[in-house]
Amino acid sequence: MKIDPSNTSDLSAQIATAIRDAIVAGSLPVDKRLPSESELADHFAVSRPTVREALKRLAAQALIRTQRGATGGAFVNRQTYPEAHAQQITTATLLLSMNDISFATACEARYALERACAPLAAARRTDAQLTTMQAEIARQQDPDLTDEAFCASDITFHRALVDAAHNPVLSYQLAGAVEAMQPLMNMITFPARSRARIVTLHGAIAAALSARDATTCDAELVALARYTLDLAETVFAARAAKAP
Amino acid sequence: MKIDPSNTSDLSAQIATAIRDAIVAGSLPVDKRLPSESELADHFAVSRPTVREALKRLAAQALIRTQRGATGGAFVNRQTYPEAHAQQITTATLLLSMNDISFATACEARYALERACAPLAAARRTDAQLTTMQAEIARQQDPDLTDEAFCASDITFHRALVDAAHNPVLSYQLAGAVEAMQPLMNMITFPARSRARIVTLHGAIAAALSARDATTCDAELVALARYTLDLAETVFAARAAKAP
DNA sequence: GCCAAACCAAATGTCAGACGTTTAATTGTC
DNA sequence: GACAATTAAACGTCTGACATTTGGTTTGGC
Repeated sequence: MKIDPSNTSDLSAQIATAIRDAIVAGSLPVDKRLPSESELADHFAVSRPTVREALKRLAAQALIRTQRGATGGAFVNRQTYPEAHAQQITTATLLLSMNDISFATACEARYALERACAPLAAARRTDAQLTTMQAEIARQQDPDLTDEAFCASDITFHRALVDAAHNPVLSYQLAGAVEAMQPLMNMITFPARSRARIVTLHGAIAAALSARDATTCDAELVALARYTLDLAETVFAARAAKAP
Repeated sequence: MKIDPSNTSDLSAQIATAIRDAIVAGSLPVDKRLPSESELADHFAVSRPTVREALKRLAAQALIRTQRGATGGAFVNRQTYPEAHAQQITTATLLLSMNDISFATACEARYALERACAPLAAARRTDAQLTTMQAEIARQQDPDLTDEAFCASDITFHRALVDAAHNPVLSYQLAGAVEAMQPLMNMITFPARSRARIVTLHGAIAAALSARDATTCDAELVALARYTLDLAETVFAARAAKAP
C-alpha cells in the first residue's frame, strides 16, 4: 500500500485510492481495523488532516466506517444491500436528471428490467408480497391521493413485484431503475381516467402473479409499459402546445 | 441549506448531506460554483478542515469536482455514464464478494437482465456491434487463452450484446450485473470441451442477432444460462470432493 | 497605443499542534 | 468479587500558518 511521490496532485485522493484498492483486492478483510489516523499519517508521510480527508472519501462510499473511543478506528465495512441501494438510487437519479434522458428511454429500460423479473416473481412470490401489492392497489383508488403519493404508491407496488423474484442481486440492480424514475414520473399528472386504467393493469398483474401465470403477467406488463408511454406522450404534447 | 446543531455527531457528514440534498433537489445546477471553503465554513459555523472533509465526501461520489487557482473552487459535477459505471461496478463487485452471493443467484440475475435486453438488441444492433461480438468469438477459440482472458472476452461479448439495445440506461444498469460477475466467473476453470460449447452458443446468439431473431436469441441465452449453471455446479462439486 | 513580463490575489492543498469527546480497559476500593 | 473512578487511545474539531496553483492586473518597454 504505497503512494507515488512523483504524482503532484491530491495526496488525499492517492491515499484513498491506495486503501480502496487494498479493500477491493481483498487484502483488507471485512471488519478489519485499519491503522489509526496517526499511524497512517506516518506510513504515508503526510499529515493527519490529509489522511482524514482520504478516510472521509472512503466513508462516503461506505467502504469503511469509523468508531470513536478507545477501541475505535476505521473498519472495513461490509457492503450491505440497503447502503448499496441508497447509493445507486442517488447516482441513477442524478444520472437521469442531469443528462436529458427522455422519458421514453427510461421507461423502456425500466419495464424491460421488470419483465425480466416477472417469470421469477410468478414462480416465487409469497402471500405477503401479494398482500403488499393489493394494499397499494387499494391506496391507488383513493381519488384524494396527490400525484406524488400516487407515484410513490406505484413505486412501492413495483418494488414488491421485483422483490417477489427473491433474488437479492436483481432487487439491488432494479432498485435504481425503478426508483430513479420517480422524479420523472412525478412530472406527469394522472387524471382520474388514467389512474383507473393503471389500477386495472396493476390488478391484472397481481392476479397473474397470484395464479403464478408468468405469460399473462408479462403481457400485462407490456400493456402497462405501452400505456405509460402513451400517457406521457399525451401529457408532454399537451404541455408543449400550451406553452410553446 | 442548514445543519442541525443539536445533532451531536459528525459535522462533516451533516454538511455533506446538506450540500448533496441541494444538488439532488436541483437548487445547485450543473457547473455551478459552490462558495469557497472559507465562506462555507462561515456559513455553517465550522472550521475549514471540517468543510473540506465534507467536500471530499462529495468528491468521492463524483458529485463535485474541485479546481485550484484563482478562479478555482468546488463545482457541481455532471453525472457522466463512465463515472457512474465505474462506481457501480466497484459497489456491485464488493457486494457480491462480501456477501456470499451464490454463483447461482448472481448467474440467474445476470441472464435474466440480459434476456431483457435481447429483444431490443435484436431490433437495433448495428453491424459494428456484430463485428465486435464475432471478434470476441474468434478470440475465444484460441486454445492458448488463459481462463482469465477467456472470461474477459466473455464479458466483452456480453457487453456488446447489452450495448446493442441502444438504451444508455439499460447499459448502465447492466454493466454492474455483468462486470461484477467477472471475479465469480474467474473462479471457474474452463476445460476445452466447455469452451467449445460456450463458443457455439455465442455463435448462435450472434447469428440470431444478425438475423434480428429475438425468439431464437432468447432461447440461446436460456441455453447458455443453463449450461453456465451446470458447469459451475460440476466444477464446485469436483472441488468440494477433492478438498473436503 | 500595444504587447509582454512581472506581480498580485484568491482559492485550494498541506502541515503542525492543540484541545475536546467518546469509549473501553484498567485500577482501586469496599 | 463487584462496582466505581481513573486512564489511555482514538476520533472529531479548531486555529493558524504556509505552499501551490492559476487567472487577472498592473507595469514596463517598444
